[in-house]
Amino acid sequence: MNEYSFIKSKRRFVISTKAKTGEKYHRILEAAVSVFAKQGFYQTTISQIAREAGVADGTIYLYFKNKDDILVQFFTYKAKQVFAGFRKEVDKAGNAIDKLRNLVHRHLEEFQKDRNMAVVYQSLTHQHLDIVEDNIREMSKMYLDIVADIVERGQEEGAMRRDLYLGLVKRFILGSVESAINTWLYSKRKYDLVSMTDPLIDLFVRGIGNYEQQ
Amino acid sequence: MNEYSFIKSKRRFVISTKAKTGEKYHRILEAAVSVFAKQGFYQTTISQIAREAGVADGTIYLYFKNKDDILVQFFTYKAKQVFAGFRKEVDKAGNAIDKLRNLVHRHLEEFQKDRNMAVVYQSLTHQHLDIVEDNIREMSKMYLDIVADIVERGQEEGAMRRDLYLGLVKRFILGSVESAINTWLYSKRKYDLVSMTDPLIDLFVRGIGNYEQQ
Amino acid sequence: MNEYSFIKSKRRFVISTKAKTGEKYHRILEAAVSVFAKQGFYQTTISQIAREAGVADGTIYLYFKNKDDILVQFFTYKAKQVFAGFRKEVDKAGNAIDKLRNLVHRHLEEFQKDRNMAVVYQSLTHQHLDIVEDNIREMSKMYLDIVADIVERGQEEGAMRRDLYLGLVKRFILGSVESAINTWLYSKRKYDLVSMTDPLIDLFVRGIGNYEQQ
Amino acid sequence: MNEYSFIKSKRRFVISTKAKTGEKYHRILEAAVSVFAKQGFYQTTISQIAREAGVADGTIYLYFKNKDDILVQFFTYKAKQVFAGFRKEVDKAGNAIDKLRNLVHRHLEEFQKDRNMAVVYQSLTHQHLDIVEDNIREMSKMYLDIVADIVERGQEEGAMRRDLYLGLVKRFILGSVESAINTWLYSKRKYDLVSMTDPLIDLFVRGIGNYEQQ
DNA sequence: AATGAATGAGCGTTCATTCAT
DNA sequence: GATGAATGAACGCTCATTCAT
Repeated sequence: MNEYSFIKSKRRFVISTKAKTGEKYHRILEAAVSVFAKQGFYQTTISQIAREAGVADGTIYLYFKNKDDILVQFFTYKAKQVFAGFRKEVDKAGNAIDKLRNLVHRHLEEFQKDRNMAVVYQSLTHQHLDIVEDNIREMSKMYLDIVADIVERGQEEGAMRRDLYLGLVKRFILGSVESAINTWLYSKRKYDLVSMTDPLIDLFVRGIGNYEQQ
Repeated sequence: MNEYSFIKSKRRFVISTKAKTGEKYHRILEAAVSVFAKQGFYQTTISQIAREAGVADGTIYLYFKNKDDILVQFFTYKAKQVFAGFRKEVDKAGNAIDKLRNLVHRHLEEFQKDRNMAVVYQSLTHQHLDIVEDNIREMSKMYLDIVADIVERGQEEGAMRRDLYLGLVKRFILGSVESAINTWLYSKRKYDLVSMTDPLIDLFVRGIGNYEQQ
Repeated sequence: MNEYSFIKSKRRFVISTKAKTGEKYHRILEAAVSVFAKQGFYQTTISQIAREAGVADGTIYLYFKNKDDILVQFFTYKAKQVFAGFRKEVDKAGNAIDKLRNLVHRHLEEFQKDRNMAVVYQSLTHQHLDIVEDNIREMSKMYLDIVADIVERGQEEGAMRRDLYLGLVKRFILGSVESAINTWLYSKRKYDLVSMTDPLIDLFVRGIGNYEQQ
Repeated sequence: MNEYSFIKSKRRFVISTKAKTGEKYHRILEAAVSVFAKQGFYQTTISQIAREAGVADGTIYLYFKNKDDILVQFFTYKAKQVFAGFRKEVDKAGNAIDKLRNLVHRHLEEFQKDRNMAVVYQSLTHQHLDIVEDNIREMSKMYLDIVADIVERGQEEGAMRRDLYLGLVKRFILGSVESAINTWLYSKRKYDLVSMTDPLIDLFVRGIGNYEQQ
């Protein structure tokens, strides 16, 4: 359902799809993400978001049910869209290793492209707020499923070991990529995050053990 | 310095080492961590902590400067102590791979032993709160330095590849372990986290690539 | 500068001149002064002021930075304005004695007109609160300077003794007037305070000694 | 009645005369006055008084019913005793003018001798707290009665004008002396307050008018 | 008598949310 | 739709007072 309706004490609000595609809706959402990135969700006030968006406090409630809803919308309309692009990117490659490389590459690329989104996403996925738990779980599952598909295919191709605990491997890969993103987000010198793709893939595939020389 | 003193407008508090070793200090700290784990720092009220600890609201201020200080103490006295034990565990092993195994083993063991601590630690290390940023940075560095030492030693031993980007490897290992911990923390079925040690080490060392069979 | 701005942790307030001339600003200020007069500054709660003003507690913070600021505004915008009128009144008279009479007359008149202001002013000028010390010092100096000018002129006119310790005389006159005001404020029967003008001037000028009859 | 008893929830306290003459009672009272002088009654905490007195917080409640009672005791036992000495001093002089001089001299002397007492007395007599209103009224009356007696005697002696409004004259004299005291209390340079006696008497008796030269 | 840890009522202040304009 | 002044519930924190030791 692309419609979002609810009852409040006296009125019936219907925040329509049309509203969501409006210019102000996006301005407020971007403003919110920008302030959340700087200060965190709970330290951010509606007034700050309004000021950053250049609208009045009350205007925000024409586009969002409440403060929590801004976060929900962030995951529902912004982050989810980014994650939806991952599957397509993976499909472009012909073998498992390349698919994994494409996934990681796109992941790093998108997060580098929108730093505010990256900060908020990384921060909130570790806070386990009831508000957005479902959204995050869904997106996380989407990602892990992609990885699982890739690894299974890699095993069929003979490019990946068959004695892997798939549940662990999925998290291992996601955790490593997120760790690389976090390092980049909070490092002083702003290097190119996307260039981490190959070194990461190399670690995933070959590990740190020295087998070649034996 | 093992003493923690500060000025309040009208009073000079010295929350002594003695107070910190007192029964109530620990009772409040455990209660706080327990509630933080359930609700997060900002959604937790002093009253909730007091109720959980079985003391009056005001009593908390006999042991902690303010709400923020509870978090600071958590990192300064509780989490840091856990991390301090890691180095000792690493020293017990004779070679790099075993050292890495000991580190991961102890890490998983400690976090499994104290679930509340684990939740709060994992949550807060990703929130970048000014309050505890220094503490977290210090503990993180402590951990990453241990890993770096292990990897360098592993390279000298010939057990680990020499063509590794050390900065990335450190984060890669920490990120993977933390990812495994998070998975465990929020999975429905409570399996044994410590048993993840060997599979993780195996992934680190051998990677997911299928080289042996070629 | 007629603007009053300050920083709050998250917001920048500018309580503008416009806000100060607004109806609610004055309503709250009057309510506050009224409650301060009855109970004193420290025994007065924000809730009491809000109730007296017929607004919500939070509304007060739209017009005043904090509780202290209400007091500061009282001195800066209310009391100071009263004192500023004194100089004009003094200028209307042609000789020193009449100037003194005009000063005392206006003083008693203003304080009789606004009893709450009088109580708060008389009470706070003797408490030496850091918050308003500067304001009070300034107003007091304004008053004492007027008296000093009058006395010096009186000496030139030959109407006042030349062997006077000016520093003492200024305080002597101010102290006497304030004493008369206090007596009136707390006497059971409400007589006309302004009618005390001539008896006071008579005491200042002729003293209590019986020289004429000698 | 020199006994002071009351009921509290569970116990009957009797703070006896003996306790009042004890060393600790005075130490606490002096400490309290010292802190009140620096910070004012409402900004002073029991802890501060206890620390200044070198006793535990709870000890204060062995000698005083509550915080308010410290103020009551200050007026009942300390200030009143000072004022009681005034009458004796006045009696030593043979004529009205000298009696007035003795009164003012002793007043300035006592207040100069104990600056903390002076600050607290001057501050609290203008605050009209319910707690001590009766005490202050009584002391004030004692003082004003002395002045009234002196002036009446002066009129009989022919040394003072007969056309005086006695009620005003009393306040005029008290107000002037208190004004001189306040000036001294808050002036930067610490001159000799007692030396103000003769100039003050001169102002009272002869006024500021220039009659001699006419 | 003396202590000081513990209490909890009470206050100042913030800020998400509403609604008259 | 847009505004922003107004609201009041909720929170962190203080401190006078108690009471077990």
